[in-house]
Amino acid sequence: MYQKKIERTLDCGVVLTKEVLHGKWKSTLLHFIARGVQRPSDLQRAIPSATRRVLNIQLNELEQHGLIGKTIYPQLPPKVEYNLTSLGESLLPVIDAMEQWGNEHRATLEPLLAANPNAQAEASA
Amino acid sequence: MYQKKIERTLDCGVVLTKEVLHGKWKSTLLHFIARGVQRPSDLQRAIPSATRRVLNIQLNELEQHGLIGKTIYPQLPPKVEYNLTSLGESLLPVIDAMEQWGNEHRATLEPLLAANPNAQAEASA
DNA sequence: CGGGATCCAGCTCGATACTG
DNA sequence: CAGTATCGAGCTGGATCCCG
Repeated sequence: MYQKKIERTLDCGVVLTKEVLHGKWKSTLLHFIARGVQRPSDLQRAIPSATRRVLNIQLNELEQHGLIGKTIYPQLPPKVEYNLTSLGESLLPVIDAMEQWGNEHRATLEPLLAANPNAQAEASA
Repeated sequence: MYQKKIERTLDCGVVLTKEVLHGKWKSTLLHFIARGVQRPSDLQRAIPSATRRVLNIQLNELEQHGLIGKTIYPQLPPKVEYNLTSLGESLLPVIDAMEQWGNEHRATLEPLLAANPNAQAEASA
C-alpha cells in the first residue's frame, strides 16, 4: 500500500496478501460476508466498532481488488448485497487460518498486546 | 493497534492475528526467520526495502509479543540471533497460507493493486 | 555488527452531517 | 437504507545521524 521509491519486489507473497488485506476491517468483512452477512447494514451491525464510512471504503477496495462482488437492487429503499467472488473465496483458507490462530492464542496474546502500546511513540515520550 | 473508545471485542480472532502481524514487515520477518535467517544483518539483506530502524522496531515488537526469541552473544563485534518461539512457529501455517495465496494470485492482483491507490485520498483531491 | 534518537511525510481511521 | 464529504487526530514508516 505505501512504499515510495524503492522497487516493489513484493518480497515473498506475504506482502501481496497483506496489501489485499490492508485496512483495519477488510479481513473481518470478508469473514462475515463469507458467512452470509451480505448487506451493508448487517455488516455494520456485525462490526459495530467500525464506522459506515470506513466500512464502505474498505468494501469498495475489496470490490476493486476483485475479492467481492456487489449487487445493487434498484428499489426503494435501496438494497445492496455483497458476495465473495471466486478470488475472495480462495482467500478464505487464509482468513480462517488467521481466525483460528487468533482464537486459539487469544489468552496468550491479549495481555501481550495490551502491554505493548507501540515502540516508537513510547521512545519519544 | 489503534481503536479508541469503543470496546475491544477483537471480533473474530482475525483482528487479533492482524494485530500481531501489524507492521509492514513483521510477517516477512517471521517468514525469513523461519527459514533460518536469524541475524539482523542477514534479515536486513533479505529485506532491503526496509530500514534497519523499522526492522529493529518490528523485531522488538515480535519479541515482546512472544513470537520470536532473541539471543545476544556478548562478543566483539556483537552477535545477535533471532529464532521463532513455539508461538511463532504456530503462526507459520498462517504465514504460509498468506505466502501461498499471494504467490498464486500475484498475476491477478498486481494490476488491481496498482490501479487502486487509495479511496479516501483520491476523494479529497 | 547491533541499536537507538530525531525529524518528517504519508496514510488510515473516527466523528459528524448531508444527499438520494 | 445506502453512500459520500469534511475535519482532525493518531500511528507508521522512511531518512539520517550517532553511540556501544
